[in-house]
Amino acid sequence: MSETAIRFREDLMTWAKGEIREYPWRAPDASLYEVFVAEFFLTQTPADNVADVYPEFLDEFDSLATIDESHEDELVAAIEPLGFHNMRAEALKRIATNHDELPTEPERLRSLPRVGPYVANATLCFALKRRIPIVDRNVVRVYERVFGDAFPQSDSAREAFAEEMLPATGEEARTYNLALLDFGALVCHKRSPDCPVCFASGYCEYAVGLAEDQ
DNA sequence: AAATCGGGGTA
DNA sequence: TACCCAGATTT
Repeated sequence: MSETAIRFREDLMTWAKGEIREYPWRAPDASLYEVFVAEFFLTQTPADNVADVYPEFLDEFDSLATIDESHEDELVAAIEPLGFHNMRAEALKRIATNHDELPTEPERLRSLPRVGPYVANATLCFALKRRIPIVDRNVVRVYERVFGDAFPQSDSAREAFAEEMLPATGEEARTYNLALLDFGALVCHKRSPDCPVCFASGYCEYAVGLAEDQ
């Protein structure tokens, strides 16, 4: 692992202490089900929108069993403001009819409808504090900027890279992954990242390149 | 690995 | 209206 990688990890962990965002589903004691529901909703949906419906949703649907007993229309109504409600309601219903409990193995979780690598890994890392990497568009953007060509192209190599970046323990990996998402959302924006304010601007390939262009 | 999908956001 | 986008799914 490169010096830059080690430094980025340390800097991000330091940044995490002050800047990490608080959401209900990020509570340390949030259950597997609660975290799963959140991650399931958070794809392609702003966190603040999810926050608006999340408490009420958990109130009405406190378990897979409850979803199983309810009608899909109620499910649709509860998540309507989020968009993708039909797709998501159908998938949740299908999950609830086939499972009493959520699987805790990444591959098994990933086999559920509309649950891909991101949702599965994020759920297990955040809920069970497993040392598992997460790779979404934010993560790809951040690593591409900071590490340039050293960040690989293929999904499998990216997952391996992200895994190497994780700190030693599951607890730390959870903090690191949360910080990585927030860093991508709050500092390393898709367009016009806040390089002047960023802890990595001294060694990030993108920021250094910008400085050289001046 | 690349193409496709469904649907929300944006120019 | 047309295009873009993120993640999942399909080929």
